[in-house]
Amino acid sequence: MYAYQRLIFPQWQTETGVNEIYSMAGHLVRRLNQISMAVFSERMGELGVELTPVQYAALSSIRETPGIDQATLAGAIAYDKATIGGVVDRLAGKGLILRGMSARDRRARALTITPEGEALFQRVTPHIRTLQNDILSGLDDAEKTQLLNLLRKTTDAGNTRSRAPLRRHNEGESA
Amino acid sequence: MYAYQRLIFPQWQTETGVNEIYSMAGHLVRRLNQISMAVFSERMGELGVELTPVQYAALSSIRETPGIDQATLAGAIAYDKATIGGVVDRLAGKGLILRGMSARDRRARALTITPEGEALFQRVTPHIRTLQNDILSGLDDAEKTQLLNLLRKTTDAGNTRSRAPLRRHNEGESA
DNA sequence: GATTTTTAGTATGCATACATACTAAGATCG
DNA sequence: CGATCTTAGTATGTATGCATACTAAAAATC
Repeated sequence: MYAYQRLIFPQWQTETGVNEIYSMAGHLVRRLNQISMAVFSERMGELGVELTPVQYAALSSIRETPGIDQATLAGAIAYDKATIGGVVDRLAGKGLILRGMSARDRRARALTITPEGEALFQRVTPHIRTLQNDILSGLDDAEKTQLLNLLRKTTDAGNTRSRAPLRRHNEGESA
Repeated sequence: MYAYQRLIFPQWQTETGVNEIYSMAGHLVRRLNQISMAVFSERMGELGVELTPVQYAALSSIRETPGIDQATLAGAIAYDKATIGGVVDRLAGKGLILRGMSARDRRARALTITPEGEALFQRVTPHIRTLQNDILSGLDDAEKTQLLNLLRKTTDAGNTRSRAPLRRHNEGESA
């Protein structure tokens, strides 16, 4: 049945489906991201926590670098600064972070984590860690490692291609 | 300072950065999806075409299955039906598809591609194909194949975990 | 065949995600 | 030091992406 189609339109037949898009990198990456978001959201729901992936990433970065400004934060977790504005808004609205004023730059906001934010971070982080494994279901440990290595390699190489490249500001700064 | 952290929390130090999130599956997948979207958008921009990844996927699916309804379309490309409503709106607004009435079901819309849609599809498809390769930069051909196989395997396994699972309705239907 | 359940599509609301444009302020340069 | 350039943050607009709720119609059940 598929063999017949393969004779006529080879591009329509892949291992995973009929339409060519099913075998495209873009489609597969989007699907895995979709699964990743669903697993994250589901696990947070089970914990009774309202926290999105970006919000966790931002919280983690603010916690790591107290007083960080929004632009640096955006670069640190590879998001658009316009997007980060809203994320920071919601984190502050939940009382997880504070938006202070920067001493050096009157334009900039100095972000710090609150005790509530720290407590939530401590509480959810173990679950975030174990959840990473569930994202890559159907693979054995060796395959997971392999996939993670390939993802790291290609995201590193393609970093500047994205509209919001990752900027590791503290690289080489600290002693 | 970070060297000190490395001694205590080795998981904080990865090849790509200091923060633990940089090595997490969720983060890496999101980054690659971000790169994928940027490459797609940039290529379409060069062609002077206003078309998003979802819109292309929908167009491709409607073209493949003329008369498809929105719910089946949503399942066929793994999107939420609410999202697809808007996507179909915009495709129809651009004159790329038609939203007819279903003969069998008065609730359902029968979607068909227009000559303009077909022409656009024919024009962009070769570029969409070559663009897939650019998404996975920094990898050699063997690594790209390996990554695609792992992505296929894990998205297959995790399919039902996502909120909008892929449903291949025409599996076994065609001759 | 009437009731119940499911389903197709839409509406609404929230949260990314990013382009563009704008203001205010810091940085640079002549 | 004044003009220019750049940058931090915000505002606005578009497009996902999905939850929830709703209407209308089809399907299933009794």
